[in-house]
Formats: sequence, C-alpha cells, structure tokens
Amino acid sequence: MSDLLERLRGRGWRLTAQRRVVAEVLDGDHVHYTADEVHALATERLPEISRATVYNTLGELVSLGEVIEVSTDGRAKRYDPNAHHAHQHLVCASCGTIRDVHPSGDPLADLPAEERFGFAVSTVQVTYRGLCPACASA
Amino acid sequence: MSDLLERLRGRGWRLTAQRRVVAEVLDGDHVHYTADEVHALATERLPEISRATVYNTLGELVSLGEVIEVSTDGRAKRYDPNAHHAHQHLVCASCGTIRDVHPSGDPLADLPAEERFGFAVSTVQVTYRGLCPACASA
DNA sequence: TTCTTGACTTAGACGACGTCCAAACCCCTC
DNA sequence: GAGGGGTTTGGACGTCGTCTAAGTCAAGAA
Repeated sequence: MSDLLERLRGRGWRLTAQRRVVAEVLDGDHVHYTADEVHALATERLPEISRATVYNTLGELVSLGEVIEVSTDGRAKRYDPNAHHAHQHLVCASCGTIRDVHPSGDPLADLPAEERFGFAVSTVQVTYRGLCPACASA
Repeated sequence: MSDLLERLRGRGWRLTAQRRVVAEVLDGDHVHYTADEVHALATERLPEISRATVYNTLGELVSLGEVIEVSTDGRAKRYDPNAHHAHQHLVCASCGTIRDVHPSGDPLADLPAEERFGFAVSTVQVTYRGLCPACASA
C-alpha cells in the first residue's frame, strides 16, 4: 500500500491523515466494502473523519483508476481495490457476497463492430449471479 | 402485449386498470425507462395512478420474469421489457443511453468450475461501457 | 344481478444512499 | 514560520425506493 501512497503523491495528491486512513482500509483483504463500511473502519483509526471526506476520497481513487466502483444491486456501491488485475465478479443473489473471478475469454472481442452502434467501447463488466453455498443450503 | 396480459391473468393476477397501464407503457418501444419515467407515462393515461403502485407492479413483473431490472450506474434502476430474448447492454458513460446488444459467445461457459467457489451460478450480465457517437463528438 | 371479500391502490411519511456548500483547517512551498 | 490554496467538516438537501394504514375495487358466489 505504501506503493499506492507513493503513486498518489506522485500525482500531486496532498497527503492527509484522512486520505491515508481511507487508503489503508481499502488495502486490507480483497473485500468489497460500501462507502459506509469504509467510513466505519476509517473511524476506528481516525475518530473524527467525516462521511463527506470518505466519499470524496473514494471518488478520487476511482477517477485515478486505483479503485473500481461496483454497483451489483441497486443498493449501495461497493469499492474494489483490486483495480490492477482484470477480473469480474460473482455475486450471491441472496446475501450479496461478492467474489472476484477470472473467466476465460475476452468479452470485448465478442462484441462485433456492427453491434457497437458507433460507440467507442472502452470497458466491459461481467457479473455472474447465483447462490453461494451457504445460501443454497439454507 | 395482450399476450402479456393473458400470461399474467393465467398466473392469478387480478387485472386492474393500473396494472394494465403499466404493462402498456412497457410494451412500447424497447426503451429502458426508469420507474419515474414509467410513472410519468402511466399518468398520461391514468392521471391518478400512484408512485407506490408503479413500483409494486414493476417489482411483480420482474419477479414473474416478464421484465428485467437493469442498474447500470448507481442511479435509478431501469426496466427492460425485452426479457424473452437473451441480450446484453451497451451504456454511454456520459449520457446514460442504453442499447441492447447481442455479443457472440457464452460468458457462462467462460467461467470454469474452479472459479465458481461452489456457487450455483444462474445468470450472467454483461455491460459494455463507452461513449455514444453524440457524446464522443461533443 | 348483487353481494362479499380479500387483494389492490393510495398518499405521504420514512429510510438509505449520496451530494453540496460555506466556513474552518492544515499540508506544502518558499 | 508565514501564506495560500487544496482539504475537511457537518449538516442541509436531493434522489430513489419502501412501508403503512385506510379506503377501494375486481372477480367469484349465490
């Protein structure tokens, strides 16, 4: 994660305690937290950090390409720190758990030119849905 | 669309003016309306229909499999009446326009068993993002 | 046809999630 | 170590969606 902080400083980021804490929270396991969960975890380390700052920082990390925004259901967006390795998501339709998966094939190549309607297509997001083992047996 | 109404009646739906109007709105072109847009269009035909009823009816149509719920951004969900033909979506990152597309290949087959983590995977949603011609030239 | 009943609808309050703003703050440079 | 502009704060606000209690009505029974 010091890597991340280095990269950010190199891009002209002013390094504040708040930003460091948010980055550290995301650096943990490859879990996909909501903004509120990030805020809760950040508060444990820096009690007075505000919700607005967490949203601002997450938005900046997304636009810098360090974090990916995932909205799997219509609910809260989740933030995926695993932005530097191409991957897709497997979501439990019941409990909402998200796992990173690595399908074979390149979905971008599967969209022929005549199906692009003149769009400049840049990214593809593939979301697999189903029941996780725990929910399937419940 | 009378097809749809027939199917719904066959499933025990009580046929009310409100439900008929919502179904008629969705039956139009293959546009992807938000719930509020559906409500606005329904209001033109049945002035006193309430927001809650539109949400209820859309939810029922989704759980009956007659309509697909699409949440492309974190904003309002959109409702896709083209539920009986497999297709994916192409979204403009700038203006939010959605088009139905038909990529080749089967993304479900691209997820090997060892990448399923015991999930019972049932559906795949593929979303292509890019700029539509109008936004690209702006 | 009329009756009856329980499913359906309604309006508005409420809740979750996210954004915006002006004032205070503080990191960084010189 | 002083100044300036980027950053943070917290609370109001906005959007999207859900819930509830009371009234209404579609559809089967007689």
